[in-house]
Amino acid sequence: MAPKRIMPGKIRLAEVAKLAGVSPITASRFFRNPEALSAGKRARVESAAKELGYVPNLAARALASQRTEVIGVLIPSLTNNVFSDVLRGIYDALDGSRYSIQLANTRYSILQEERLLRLFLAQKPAGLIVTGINQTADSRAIMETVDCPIVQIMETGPSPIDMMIGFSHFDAARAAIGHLLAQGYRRIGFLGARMDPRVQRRLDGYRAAMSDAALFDPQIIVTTAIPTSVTLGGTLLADLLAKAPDIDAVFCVNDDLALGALFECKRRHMAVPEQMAIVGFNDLEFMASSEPTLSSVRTNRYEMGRNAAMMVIETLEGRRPAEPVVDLGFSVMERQSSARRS
Amino acid sequence: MAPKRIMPGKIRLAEVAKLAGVSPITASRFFRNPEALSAGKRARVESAAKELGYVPNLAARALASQRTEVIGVLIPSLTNNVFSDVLRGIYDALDGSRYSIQLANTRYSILQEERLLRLFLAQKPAGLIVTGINQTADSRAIMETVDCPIVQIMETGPSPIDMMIGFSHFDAARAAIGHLLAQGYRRIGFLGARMDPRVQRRLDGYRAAMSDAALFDPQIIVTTAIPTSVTLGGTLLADLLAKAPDIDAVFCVNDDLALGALFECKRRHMAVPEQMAIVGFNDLEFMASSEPTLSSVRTNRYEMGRNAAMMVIETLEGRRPAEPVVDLGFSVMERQSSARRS
DNA sequence: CAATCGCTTGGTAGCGCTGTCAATATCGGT
DNA sequence: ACCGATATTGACAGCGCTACCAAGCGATTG
Repeated sequence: MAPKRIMPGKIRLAEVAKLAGVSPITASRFFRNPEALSAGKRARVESAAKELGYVPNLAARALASQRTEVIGVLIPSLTNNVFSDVLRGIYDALDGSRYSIQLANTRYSILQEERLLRLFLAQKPAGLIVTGINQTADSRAIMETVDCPIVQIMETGPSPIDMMIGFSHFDAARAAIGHLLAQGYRRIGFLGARMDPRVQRRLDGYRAAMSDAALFDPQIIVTTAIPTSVTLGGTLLADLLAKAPDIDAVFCVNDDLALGALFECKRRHMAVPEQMAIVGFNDLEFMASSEPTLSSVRTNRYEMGRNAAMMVIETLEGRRPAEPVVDLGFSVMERQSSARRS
Repeated sequence: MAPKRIMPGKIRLAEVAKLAGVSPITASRFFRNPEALSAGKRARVESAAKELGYVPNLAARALASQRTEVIGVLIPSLTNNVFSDVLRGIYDALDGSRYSIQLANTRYSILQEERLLRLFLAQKPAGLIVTGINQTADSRAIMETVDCPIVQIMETGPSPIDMMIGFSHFDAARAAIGHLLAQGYRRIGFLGARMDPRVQRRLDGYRAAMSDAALFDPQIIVTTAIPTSVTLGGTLLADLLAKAPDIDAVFCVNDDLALGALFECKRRHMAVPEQMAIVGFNDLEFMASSEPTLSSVRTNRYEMGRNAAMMVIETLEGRRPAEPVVDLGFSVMERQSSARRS
């Protein structure tokens, strides 16, 4: 006779069911689909559960039902402010719901992303949120066969794996350059760091806008694979000025670089925007309160995260969003740092 | 006869065991305690697992073993840069280990924290990382009875629940004020936002230092419950200057406020540090590259997260850290914004 | 040579919940 | 009053893994 591992004082679904005078399976249904119960039993199970302080065992539920209530989230960076806003949106959307989040950091590597994806899928997540549209062919193939809602976030593009929410980095960058051109700037430099796929598309947008205006000059593009920082913004601007002292504006692929560029201008006693216009990207909070205030491209990061999570939940609950691809757009925030040339 | 829910093509531990020619329980041991197997069987199970691409089912494991390999992390904010550094440290430490993270946001509410704590503990986490030393009495009582490693992070204090890693916010603030006093500043204002317990302790440190120098004046303290931001730094400094135009320095409880204060000074054409010294707190990356560079108190956030996670892991693996309370200290970074008065 | 010891290994029986279907209760329509 | 349809409820087994104990086995010992 093998031993019974007794858990004394442990409240299981069976205890709740007994107190409520129903079968365990009926009690189970109360937690997953209360509408299926008659009002009387529902109330009885509810009060029994509360009286006993019952908390479902998620491991048992996952094992029995062959699925979890975990939404996997793959993002490339935990440091970047952009992603902390997205994450906040995701967490807010899931707050109070039955779902929880499993977060993993791809560190901007699609191979790492593929590895993490396999890891996640082995545990049968309820849904998946992945960053961007550049996955390995294998990653894509895996995700296409998997039976759970998947949302690609941060950008839009053709052929979504399932759902998609973001905006066009190409259009956003082109619009930012359009603004500078409209303000009369002509020698507009480009400052880029990290150069992940979305930053590349911003560079493409810059190139398109400058070419259209017959102002494109590869000499005034400065990029690096180094992760972004405010300090780097200063360094890159210094590099650019060394190569091309005649530039009258810079487009920075993010706000950290823009802030660094602003400080570099101050160190050089270059007036912003009179001698140098600056436009950033993302519109972090500080851009509106710097001196001078800094122009930027506002992106809806919190909403992106929030909507992505909501799209997953709605799909899981059978209310699949009418539109699987959502473009949240952007807006060019025109501030002092790129005001019309005197 | 009830139906068998067959999972075709599913690789379970039993399949691995069969291919390896051992019993399932032996195969199980391979994954949890390889040393307990003879070299021959170990190799056989290993190759069988690899050949079949076996991935353990964590739900089944959790159900059978009555514990999970999840470390719960409770932090008050996802937005704050401080916590993203801590999180990065935690994730880095756990990368490659068997443990994963369950993150929850208390939104600076200890009641919310208590709720989340109960939620976590119901799922029997392997360990717990909680922020700060201010928990509800109930939270504390719960954690003291729970049988898993717990690390309190962000600050040190008396009577740890289990382990603790952080530094003294009181001492750090006092040191910052000491630096300003040493540089010859006398009317040192205080700018505080959010006013969570750790910010309160910085205020206490400020008060102690100013009182010791017989310079304490409650009129030059400006605080608000509003969450911090760069914009708010400007607003608070404006408030302070309206009340006390004669201040010659400000200590800001974080770097966002300090940056906002710097911009406000620029808007008012007040020279920093000649007319107004500024010291921040945390030493975020941009502090060293602003113009002028901004003094701050460096805190070891990444290390805090990383060590906290390592302390949990080591305890779980039976190598309990010799010292359960770790003070990571701080250092006052003296930069241009608080250089000696002319 | 028998008794003992430590190391490996295996058998058995759940862990707590839910999928599947069958059984029963309820109800409107003719 | 009868029939089929719909709403509730329950019985049973099993999801994949591991805790617990016992058994096998060679080595050691007096």
